[in-house]
Amino acid sequence: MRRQTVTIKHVAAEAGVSLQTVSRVINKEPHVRPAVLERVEAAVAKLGYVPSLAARRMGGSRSYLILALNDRDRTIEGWQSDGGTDWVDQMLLGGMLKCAEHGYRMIFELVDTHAAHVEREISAAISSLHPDGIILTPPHGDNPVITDLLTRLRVPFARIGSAGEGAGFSIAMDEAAAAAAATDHLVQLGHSRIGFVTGSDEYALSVTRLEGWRRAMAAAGLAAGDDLVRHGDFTFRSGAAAAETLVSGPQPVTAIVASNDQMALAALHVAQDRGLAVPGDLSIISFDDTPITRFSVPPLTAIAQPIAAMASRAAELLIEARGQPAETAEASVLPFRLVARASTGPVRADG
Amino acid sequence: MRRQTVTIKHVAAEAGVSLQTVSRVINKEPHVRPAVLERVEAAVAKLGYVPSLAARRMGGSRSYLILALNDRDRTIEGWQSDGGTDWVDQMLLGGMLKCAEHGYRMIFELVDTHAAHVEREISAAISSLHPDGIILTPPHGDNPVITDLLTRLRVPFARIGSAGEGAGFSIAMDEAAAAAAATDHLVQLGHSRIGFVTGSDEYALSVTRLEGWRRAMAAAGLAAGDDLVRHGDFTFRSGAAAAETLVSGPQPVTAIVASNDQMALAALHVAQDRGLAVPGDLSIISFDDTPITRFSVPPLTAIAQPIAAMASRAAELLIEARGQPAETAEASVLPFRLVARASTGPVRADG
DNA sequence: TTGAAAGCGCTAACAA
DNA sequence: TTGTTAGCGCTTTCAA
Repeated sequence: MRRQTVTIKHVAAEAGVSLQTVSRVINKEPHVRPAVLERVEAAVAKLGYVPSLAARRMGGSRSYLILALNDRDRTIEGWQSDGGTDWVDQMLLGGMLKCAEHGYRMIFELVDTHAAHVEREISAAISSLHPDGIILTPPHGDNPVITDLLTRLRVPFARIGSAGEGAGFSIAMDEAAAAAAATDHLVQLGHSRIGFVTGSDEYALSVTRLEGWRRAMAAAGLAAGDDLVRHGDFTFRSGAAAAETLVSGPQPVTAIVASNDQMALAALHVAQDRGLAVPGDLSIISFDDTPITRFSVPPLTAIAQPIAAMASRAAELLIEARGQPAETAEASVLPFRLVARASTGPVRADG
Repeated sequence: MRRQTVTIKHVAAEAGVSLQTVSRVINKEPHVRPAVLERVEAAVAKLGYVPSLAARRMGGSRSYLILALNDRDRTIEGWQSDGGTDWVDQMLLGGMLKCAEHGYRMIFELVDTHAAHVEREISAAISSLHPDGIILTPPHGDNPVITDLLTRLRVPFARIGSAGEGAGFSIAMDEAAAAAAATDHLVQLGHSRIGFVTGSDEYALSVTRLEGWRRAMAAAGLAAGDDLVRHGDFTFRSGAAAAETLVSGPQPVTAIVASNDQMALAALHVAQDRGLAVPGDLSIISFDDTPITRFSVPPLTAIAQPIAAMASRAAELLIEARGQPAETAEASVLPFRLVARASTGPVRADG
């Protein structure tokens, strides 16, 4: 025997107080006598009252909704590919659970960044949902069209994986340090000719990672010329092309730092095709640490991004912002991990 | 300080008509003169008007929200495990995109099925969101506590992977046929002692798959005694235990049908530990076809579930239902695929 | 074919 | 510390 819908009115009647008092109680506002608070809470429990999100949004200023914006093409491609990604899963793990803790919901939304109508798409989502905050995933946080729009609309937002100053909360790992750590890992293993495959230029972190590699090479007193750098775009194909040229020629590299797992996997294939042993002849280390790193042969050593932690932090900051863009956009830097697996090893004595 | 928003009022003023007329236009209702319709649409386009979901829910009966209910523990475990799942991703792929097509949103929600408060958790989500429909994922569709609750609350729901008659739309693949196909695949390869590892009893499909195996064995004129059946619960550990006993003893099996990938992977490990070649000494076939099947060594032959298609169909049916539980709960049966990889092969001559 | 009025369930601003 | 009064932006009667 279930009621049709229990509203704040029913609770007020049951507790013998006004609507406003009930509202205060469910919003944990001060200025409610303990005795009254108790009565209202009892009524809420008895009737199984849960406030309607839609009504709260209508009356007040908050919607209790956080919007997570992801790149449509890339996400769908990931879902349809055989490889499996866990970017989305980790986002949900971190973001959804944090939202749930605070009575918020996270709505996952795909937007087509490349189309001329990014602004329209995002504006529409905002008009429709009136989210209290927006989580921007790479490379959206680096897209001024988007960040400017959100600033103008005064919707608080968090940029995941975007370290720039700018508006909105910046939540990222230290990409340069991570690339340096990856490079250093190889240096420690005795490598001196360490190639680097960049990610797409669209991502600011692509440049930052390259800088990290340069820094580590310099610190180790190694040459870091352009002959060791290849431009990739995160795709398998670009990784393969990059690896091809790095391992051929008069001065082949003995190790490669790839800016993501797909490109590292491509390097692995190239090595196999050429009869190069991994890590015997070629060490490979990558960024992201998606599931494929664990199942490739050999498993890939990789830099793991704290995606869940970043999403969680983003949600937290946005919820704290209570719908108002923060004046002081703080930057959170979360720790990365270097997961050593079997694709990296000591350089050959005859290297 | 409220955020500037274009409302139906502005559109009405711009087009010189009443609110109702605008409402009719955006809801594609009849009885609007073409000329007026055009004027309103022009105003909508000019002002960039997008109706507010919250307001639509408040005024009318629909919320434009579809709730996807997933098992909390299992989902979080999948996210946290190293393996990577793609159940959630495929759900989003199918469900979200279909919802988006119709101006709906899909909200992904985790519920703790095992706790005594399932009813409270689900009732709360419904009270809060007033979804127009709910997608139940396994094993929720087989849980009478949940299906009865939703029936009582008159919220339309779709059961994914649940074939029973009952209330709500049933959307599933033919589990028995799939298990039979998997078994048959092995029979064709010359196997006669084919073991079967079941899934958790909590899932109705566990029983159905077992029946499919029995059917195929019988059809092939093979013995299908209980000595060939082991009870698993979808975990790696249970799969390992099951495989252990199937490959040992006086009459070891030459092939195993495992009810999910994790258990198949466990069987693979058991084979390796015992020095059994796969598929030379032991063929393994599994259900689900998550990413791990593609990266294990050898890659696993598996039955792929049409998860995205099922989620898409579920969303479609619920949207069509327009918030009213359908009288005739139709059942959709979607096709599965057998993906042949390297873990199954001909039985040894001396087998 | 159109429009006017009455809410939906809640919160913000103000009174008491 | 509590209650009262307006709306929020839409859809749903119902009337014209």
